[in-house]
Amino acid sequence: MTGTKTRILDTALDLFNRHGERNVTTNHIAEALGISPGNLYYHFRNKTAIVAALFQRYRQQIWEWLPPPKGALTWQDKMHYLQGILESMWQGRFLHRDLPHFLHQDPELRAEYTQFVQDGMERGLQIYQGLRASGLIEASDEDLRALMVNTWVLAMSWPGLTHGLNPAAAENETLDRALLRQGIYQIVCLEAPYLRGEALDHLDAMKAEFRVGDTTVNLLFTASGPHIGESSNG
Amino acid sequence: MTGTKTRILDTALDLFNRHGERNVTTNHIAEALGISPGNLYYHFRNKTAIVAALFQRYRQQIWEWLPPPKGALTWQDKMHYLQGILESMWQGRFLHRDLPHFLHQDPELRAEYTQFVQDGMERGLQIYQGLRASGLIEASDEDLRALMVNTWVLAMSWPGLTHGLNPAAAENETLDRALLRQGIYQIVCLEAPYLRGEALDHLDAMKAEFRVGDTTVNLLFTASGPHIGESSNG
DNA sequence: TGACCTCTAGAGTAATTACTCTAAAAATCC
DNA sequence: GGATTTTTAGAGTAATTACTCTAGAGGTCA
Repeated sequence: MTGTKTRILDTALDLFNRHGERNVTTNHIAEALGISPGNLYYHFRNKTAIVAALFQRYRQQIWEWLPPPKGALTWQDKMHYLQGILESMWQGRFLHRDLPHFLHQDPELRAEYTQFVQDGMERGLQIYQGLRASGLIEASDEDLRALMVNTWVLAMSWPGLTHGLNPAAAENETLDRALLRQGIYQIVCLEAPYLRGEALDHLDAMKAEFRVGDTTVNLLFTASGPHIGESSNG
Repeated sequence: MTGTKTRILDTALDLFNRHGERNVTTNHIAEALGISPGNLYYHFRNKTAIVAALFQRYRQQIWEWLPPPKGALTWQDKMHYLQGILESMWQGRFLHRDLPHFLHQDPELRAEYTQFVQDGMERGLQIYQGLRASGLIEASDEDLRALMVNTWVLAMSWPGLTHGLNPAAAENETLDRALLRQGIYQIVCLEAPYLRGEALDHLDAMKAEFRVGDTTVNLLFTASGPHIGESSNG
């Protein structure tokens, strides 16, 4: 039996991701766990502490997916990175939507978050540079930096955006995964112009793997194909 | 003297952008205006109605910046579009951060927002296609579509993200404008690989115009320059 | 058994906040 | 100028919600 503290974080993360942190009260979390509010507050001083703990967890998870590159990087390494990071960002998707509110009020947390963003982007840049050294990418330093920023922003924003438009995804595992897949696809497209050599050879396959053609899924665009959404009442 | 309804929206927008919708109560808005809460609720049924009205306003503003392309498009047209849209998105920056919460609760508003995103992206795609027809851009249909999605996501997310990391921007006009400028820069870099002809000739100038070199500004990266952060453990 | 510590229950509270209600002022109309 | 409608004030309320407090259960070690 895992510790109560861990279980609180687990269910809090789940509820936050599904309904948004703002709609989830500490009493909800306790109730979902079958524990008392008092017990919850025994483990966490306040709601912010829960969010902060979830952020720490999230950061560590991302960090494990961004080891400093050692030796020559392959295209497979890159895809490995990409999937791992997106997966982690997906799991912590509520954070990028609701964390700003806490950053606003908690300078310490904000400092940590800023550091996290800077470190992550620095580490990501190293990976891109490694790929360039391996001849898989061709870009100037400035272009690489801009690419890194765009990749980061896209990766961070994608989950929150798509879930805002598609709340049904919270209850629909298939839709949820489709959204994640399209996020990866978008990042692949972002990098595409800079790819060279072996990476370029794999590009079409990568696109095909992550392209979402499912017309039942209404993502950002109206479903591809001739049918543009009929009226759909909610 | 402008109507009370309009003034409510104006100050609400200002306060929302500065402090985040969540931290701004209806009483705050009334107080900032020097009117009574009762008066505010005479004009707007509830807080959601205010947000919804701000969204309508925002949508119209964006829409005015995205006229359907007629005839051949020039690179100047494109930059005109870009600046106008980013400016509008900047003015409604709180929306992209706080709207999801209301979308979650108000299916009608969500339908409108979804429609807005789809229409906007469709219209944007037409513009890109116009640029392609003018020989300023070279890309496949699929690439163009992916580019459009990435542009949209970036444009929508940029204000919220950078303000989350840099809350000081709310009180600092200079910093605020610098963040907006860098947002435009990032989008220019996003499009850069697809540019051709005259657009390509202007690329360097565009980058130079919007590049933010101010080292006093701490945006996403650590300040540009040779000093890259030492090792920092998490 | 008893002392001690960790963990839990659950009723309760203080503060916030979106929103209401009544009455009166201001504008408009005839 | 009186009647009617629109707009405003401002005190007040109901509901939410983060968080507290006390008491006690359960485990461990002597």
